[in-house]
Amino acid sequence: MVRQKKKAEFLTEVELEFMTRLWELGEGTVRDVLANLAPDRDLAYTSAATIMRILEQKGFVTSTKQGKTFLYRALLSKDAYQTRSLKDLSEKLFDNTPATLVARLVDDNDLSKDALNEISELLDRRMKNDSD
Amino acid sequence: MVRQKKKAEFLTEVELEFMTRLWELGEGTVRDVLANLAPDRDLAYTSAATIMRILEQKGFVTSTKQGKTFLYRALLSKDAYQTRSLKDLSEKLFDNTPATLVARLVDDNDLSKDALNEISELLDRRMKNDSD
DNA sequence: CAGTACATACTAAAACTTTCGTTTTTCCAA
DNA sequence: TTGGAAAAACGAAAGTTTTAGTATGTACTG
Repeated sequence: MVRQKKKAEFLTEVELEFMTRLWELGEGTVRDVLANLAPDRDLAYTSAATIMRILEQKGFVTSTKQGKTFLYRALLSKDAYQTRSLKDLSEKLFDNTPATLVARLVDDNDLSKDALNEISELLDRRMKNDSD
Repeated sequence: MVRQKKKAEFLTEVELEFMTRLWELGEGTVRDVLANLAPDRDLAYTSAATIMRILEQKGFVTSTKQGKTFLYRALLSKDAYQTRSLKDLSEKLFDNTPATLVARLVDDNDLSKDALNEISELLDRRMKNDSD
């Protein structure tokens, strides 16, 4: 029986870095993921392998043996993790009021007009669907 | 000369918990902050004092001696930290596309119609101002 | 003036994160 | 079949976070 180390909810900094690559790749070996890190990211192979092992222990990814190497696949989707992270941020820092969150996003971040339009249209679509 | 321990960008879990209380209070002593934590949060006074000291070392708060105790005040505003956190999340998890972030927020989180309206109106106002 | 109550300073320990070296396993080719 | 290369497993080391105990200082009270 493989022991699940913890019930970690969130990815650490480095774990997110690795998961991001895996989400891009769909699936990949340690070497695949390592190769797709930022060019100036100089990490030993064993370090990368350790991170992947931890990700698996924590239940974020799964692996299947492919010849002599393991092929990793994300168990947690990027969408789901985005949702989870947003919910957490909203709770912890925005008193659970998403409007404030959007306000802060729109106010400060020098968003392009296009981005604003995109968001606006998205909201319109959503509100229309809700009333169906 | 007070040594600034690091240039920490972000608050740890516990630090955020404490900063949230301080933002609510405006200012307060260690005991004030401790008293305003969640009721089931049973933390020793010395632990709370340590957290406050660390927050000051990291430059998130400042203190002034008030009689025999220190009165703490936030140096980093909640608004500013909200902005900072959102920008970070947007970069790290949403490929710097805020529209995706809002989409995820609106899609999953079972937002009330009121919340959606509020966000929508906020956007309209913002877009109108931008074109002035 | 001594003692108590409360505040801060110092220290440390346990848990977790990040990195990587060493050892063990595995597969393929000569 | 066996030797070597590549991968996985193990775990150590260094740094951070979280928690709290102990030591020390200080002001008020009797």
